[in-house]
Amino acid sequence: MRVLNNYISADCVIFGFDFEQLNVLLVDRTLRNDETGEVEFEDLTLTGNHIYEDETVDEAANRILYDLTGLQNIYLEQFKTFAHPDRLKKPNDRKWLLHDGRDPDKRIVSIGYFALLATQDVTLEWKGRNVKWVPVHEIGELAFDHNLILQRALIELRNKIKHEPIGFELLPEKFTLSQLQKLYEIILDTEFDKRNFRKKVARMKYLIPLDEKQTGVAHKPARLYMFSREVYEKTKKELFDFWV
Amino acid sequence: MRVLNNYISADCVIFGFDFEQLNVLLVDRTLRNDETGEVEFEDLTLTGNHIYEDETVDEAANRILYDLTGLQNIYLEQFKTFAHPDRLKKPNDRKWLLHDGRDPDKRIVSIGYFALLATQDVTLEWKGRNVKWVPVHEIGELAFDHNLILQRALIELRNKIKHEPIGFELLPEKFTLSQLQKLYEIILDTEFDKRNFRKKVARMKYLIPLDEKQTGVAHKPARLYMFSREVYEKTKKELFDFWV
DNA sequence: GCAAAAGTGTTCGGAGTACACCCATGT
DNA sequence: ACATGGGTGTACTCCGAACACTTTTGC
Repeated sequence: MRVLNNYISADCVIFGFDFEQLNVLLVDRTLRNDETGEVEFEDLTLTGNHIYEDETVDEAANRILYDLTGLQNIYLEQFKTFAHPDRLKKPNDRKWLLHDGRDPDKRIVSIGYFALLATQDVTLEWKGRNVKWVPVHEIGELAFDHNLILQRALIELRNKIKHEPIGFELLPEKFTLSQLQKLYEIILDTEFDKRNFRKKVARMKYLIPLDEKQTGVAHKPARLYMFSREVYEKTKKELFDFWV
Repeated sequence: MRVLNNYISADCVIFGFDFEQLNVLLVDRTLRNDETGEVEFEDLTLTGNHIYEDETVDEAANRILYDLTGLQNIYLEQFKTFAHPDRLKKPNDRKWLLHDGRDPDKRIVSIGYFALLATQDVTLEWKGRNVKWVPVHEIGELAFDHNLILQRALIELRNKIKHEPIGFELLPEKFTLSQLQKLYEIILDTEFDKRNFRKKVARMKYLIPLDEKQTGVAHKPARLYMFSREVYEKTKKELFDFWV
């Protein structure tokens, strides 16, 4: 029997790249007065949820992701746990917890995950609450300690993407080299020279050129590429790095 | 008022380098029968402890470290949280928890930290329980899920030490280049050419040569060096990496 | 034909790699 | 004097950085 464990939760920072910006999936949090129905406040949160008693935290994080996006086998990584005694103590957070039937004085441990996907792989639809993509640079004050969680997730993403081939998780299966370059430029907040970038990725054997081109673009269509994890695992020694 | 929070704990993988081996500080766990006093079993655990209600997890991890080593301001990093429902379910673990007055069916979230220090900076002495350094390659089966925690800590350490200047935390304040080289060789399980290694570190401005030499060694005494975090922060752009 | 992004090569300096011998100290 | 680890230089290759023009498509 599945019973909620009410002192652990998993929070997911879901990153999505749309070839223009790095976005985060945020959920609307609106507190309405029970009697009058008036909106007391409205803001945004990361996606998170409780964990069932017989469930691992990884399973819970995947469940959250699946509920929101309908996708499975998404790249998901635990990056840090948040358990500061005051993390849910802002006035609005206390109100929200009380309204939700939870004790706002009880410490809740939140295990932080980040997920990577291409925004176009997702069709947003969710029962009841609004969900939307927000570019990371346009995110204001979030509920709970979610600004802190997001900030740490970004640091982890930036560190990891320099040394491990996780950038591909933010692109569709087939992508162009310019899209790949833009992805790294946006996440690492830098610019690369196109020729040097291409010379560099040409050395990565696990980046497979396809006999296929872009269609429907008003310029010379670009060749499409795929990432081969299989080849990557075999040639790992040839290091992966995107230093700035 | 400090009250124990009985469902969160912090576990510390305390790494210590002695110029020969990478060691981990382990604590003896002996369960004695309450009536006969007979030893029911004896094994080893990582160092861990509960968290007080008004304490952050970082504070708890530092407290654990201080209790064991008497040292403060030690490098300490949260690296992963362990919360698998079955993580404390081995027969000996259940016995131990019961004997300790805890409910072995309750899930305990353990937040994993690793600490880095030079073994010679520590004098081991602890009230009641035996504590000892064990080389990582000689560690057998540990209590709870501590082999898993150790394994993950090692992976994190190996990854991080390639890109960030944390190796110095495992050495005394003043060290020789050969000691530094040996440290990286042992942790990354590789070998470096002495001349090439020295050329590489010569480029790192934050590695300060001192006008001071080793004494009491039966060979040409080596020059001592210090790591300057101040210089490092200023010259961060010049990258730090120890790829294998 | 024009706008828009794709695609391509060369030069230079600096870093990685491979490799062997003399030096300063304690015993 | 000898054992022990400290300390140094050169040649070659490969990578990173800087830099400008032609090509292919849709409209």
